[in-house]
Amino acid sequence: MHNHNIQKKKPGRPKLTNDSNITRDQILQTASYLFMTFGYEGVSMEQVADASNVTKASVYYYFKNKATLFTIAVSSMFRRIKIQTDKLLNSSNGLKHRLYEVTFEHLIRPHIDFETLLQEASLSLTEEHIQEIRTAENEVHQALENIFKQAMENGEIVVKNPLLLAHAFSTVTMIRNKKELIIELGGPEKTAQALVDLFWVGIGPK
Amino acid sequence: MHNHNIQKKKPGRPKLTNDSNITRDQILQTASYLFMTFGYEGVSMEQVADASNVTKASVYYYFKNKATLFTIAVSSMFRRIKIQTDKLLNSSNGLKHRLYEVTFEHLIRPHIDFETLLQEASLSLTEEHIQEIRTAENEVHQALENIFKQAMENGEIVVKNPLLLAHAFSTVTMIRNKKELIIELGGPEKTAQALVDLFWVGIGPK
Amino acid sequence: MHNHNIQKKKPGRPKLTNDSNITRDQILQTASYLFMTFGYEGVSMEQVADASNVTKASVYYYFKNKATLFTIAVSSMFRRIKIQTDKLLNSSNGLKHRLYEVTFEHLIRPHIDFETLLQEASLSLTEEHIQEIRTAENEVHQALENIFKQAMENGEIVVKNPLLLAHAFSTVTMIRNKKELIIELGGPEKTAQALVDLFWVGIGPK
Amino acid sequence: MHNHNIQKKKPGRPKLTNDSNITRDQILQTASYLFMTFGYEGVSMEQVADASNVTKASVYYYFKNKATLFTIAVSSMFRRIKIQTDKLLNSSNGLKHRLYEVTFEHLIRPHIDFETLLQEASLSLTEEHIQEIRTAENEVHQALENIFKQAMENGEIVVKNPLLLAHAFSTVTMIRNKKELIIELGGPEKTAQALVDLFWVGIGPK
DNA sequence: AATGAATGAGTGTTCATTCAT
DNA sequence: AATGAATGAACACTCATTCAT
Repeated sequence: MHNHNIQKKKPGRPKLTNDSNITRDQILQTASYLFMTFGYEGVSMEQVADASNVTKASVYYYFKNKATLFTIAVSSMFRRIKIQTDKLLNSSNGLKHRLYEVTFEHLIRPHIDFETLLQEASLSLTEEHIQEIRTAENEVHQALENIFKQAMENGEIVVKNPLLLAHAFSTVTMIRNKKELIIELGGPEKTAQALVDLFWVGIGPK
Repeated sequence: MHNHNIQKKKPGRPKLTNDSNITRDQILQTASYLFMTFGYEGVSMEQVADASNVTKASVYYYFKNKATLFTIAVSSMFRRIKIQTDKLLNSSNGLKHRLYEVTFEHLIRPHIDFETLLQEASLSLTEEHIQEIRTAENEVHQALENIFKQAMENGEIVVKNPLLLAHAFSTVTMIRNKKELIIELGGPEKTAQALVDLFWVGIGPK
Repeated sequence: MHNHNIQKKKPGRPKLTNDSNITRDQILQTASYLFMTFGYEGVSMEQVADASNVTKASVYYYFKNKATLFTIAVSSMFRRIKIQTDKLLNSSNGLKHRLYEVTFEHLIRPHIDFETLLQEASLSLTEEHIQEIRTAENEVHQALENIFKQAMENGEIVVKNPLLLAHAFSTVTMIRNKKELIIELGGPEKTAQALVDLFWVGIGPK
Repeated sequence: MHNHNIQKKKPGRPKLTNDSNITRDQILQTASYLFMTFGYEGVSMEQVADASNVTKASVYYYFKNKATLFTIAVSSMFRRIKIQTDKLLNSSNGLKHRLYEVTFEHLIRPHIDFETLLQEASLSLTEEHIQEIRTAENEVHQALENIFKQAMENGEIVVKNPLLLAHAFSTVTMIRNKKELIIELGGPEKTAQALVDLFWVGIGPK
């Protein structure tokens, strides 16, 4: 630790960057939850700060502006979802059961339609912001698509267009917002079951 | 609702009041379009006024506040949709074709997820506002449910839960927001076709 | 005043535009004083509002933003100065006395170097704003130039470059800021006198 | 000022403290340039830090606050100017040529009216800060005054009030801000020439 | 019926400043 | 000596709402 040390010790307080920047992560977690719950305009920077137990100025210390915070928050959320979805791909269960699990997870987690959210936010986002989010979002869809492709190869399902299927499936799980419907159908488990069944057999006469 | 009194034409010169509904209707039409495009917080009363070619104060002359304007605008929009959907019920085409038509119409009309919109707006709405909107929305779902019930009785489709089906169906058509997907699939006609097919045969092995 | 009246009476509250919009004028007067005293960044919109006895939002009702308020305020100030300067042109006094009067007026009115002010503000102004201000400013210089030209034709003065003279003269009167110097010289009257003398005879040996 | 102790080299290894004045001097140099270019409020501590290649906190390590930084920066700038002006006093050229040189130097160096700058900053400065700056500024004026006095004694010029002359002269060189005028007059050399001429012969009839 | 004027409360953002390291 | 983290106070600007006309 003396001056003889060859590794140049950087002056000043060391950064927290690498292992864990707790405050920054806390803000991101809070922000993504709030944005997914109340929309872009529906969430103020002060709300994010309060819910993160920091001051508004601290949020700005870590994120240049609201659009940037939004972009990073939802992108990292997508990355978490992608990882979770990838795990399913390697699970040993049959596809139908795995679909049930994805559906169930979606139903119990409260958030809003992402396309709608993005459309609202896009008034304030730059083209780069949108591209960054789209990239993260696509990774999730590709993960889903992979599950479907794998199932096709296994002969588990018959499908013409796996990409459309991935989108349709992730859209349908949006039904989660309709709390009353879920209650009427007997809770999220039964609703998830019924949705997957619907997807599985279709509605046409056999 | 007020324009339906076809009978009982009042004697004498009609009041100007009737004409002025033109302004009111103009505002409503404009408002519902804007709200469905940019969300609740994304639309200001000034935008509504400007797009309606009136002043902000005029909007307040007809509607007590933003929440009320929103409630009336989306409710009357739902009523228009319900009427359109009801027409389908009486159409002589097969169900599959009628579903295609509904899907296609949704795909080309630009608007955002209604549940998401309502969730965002609900921060500013009273319980009564929400109830009024839900009532109007349910009428649309019931109209869809009726179509499915009729098809079940005709033996056209096999379905366990027509209510879930109605929701799932109206949710899936939300895919409309994903412009790029639609382009990739070859335009709205083909996308609509593929979606209905997916719904019709399901994905499970036969 | 009945509907039969051919002149279409405009609906709503009549505008105050033409004869006198008191509030707007009050804000402009206040703003130009504050800007000339404390600079662009040194004056907040709230200060302008408070000093004008209106709310901040009212200032924004009349002026789109701070840059616009600044532009209009200083431009209209220049227009007032130009009018005053033009009056001098037609005065019957000799040039030297008229210069004394201009100088004296400048010395007692407190404000800062306009070029400096503009340079500071220019970070926030658009090119159009700057052009508008320059135009108004030039009118003042031209009015001064005219005085000098007239004097040249009368043989009152000998000058090579009336434009430079106009600028130099209006710049020198900036000495007004140096309160202590003015006091040391025996007040604004004597200072004005000394300044004009300096300009008149120059410093070179005769 | 601190680098002038050429004599008395201390024995042993010199303290790092001496070297570090490089950082401090760098900040001062940067700060005075920025303040003279963008005004007091127009420059943020972060800008100063960035332009000096240090962090904001480092600026605070050397200077208690913005007002202090400003005071020291402009005072040391005045001291540099005074030294430069003193050199002129001992130059062998005639006064007219020396005035031309001063004027030319001013015209090409970009900065704003100091009185205006000080007036803007004075809202944030203590009385002591202002006094300190005034003292440094006065030294410059006295240096100019000395040049004029010397010229009077030599019979080069005829002047009633050398102090006013010093102020008037340093004020007139402010014309530098008017870039367009300078261009119109054929560049800084010709403008400087014309200005000195104007001062030299005055405008009155001979 | 319709409008110009006016405002209070809030929003995104910046900035000078402090402090532990 | 130098820095990353954090903050309170202010600022420009917006917006839903009210009111006299």
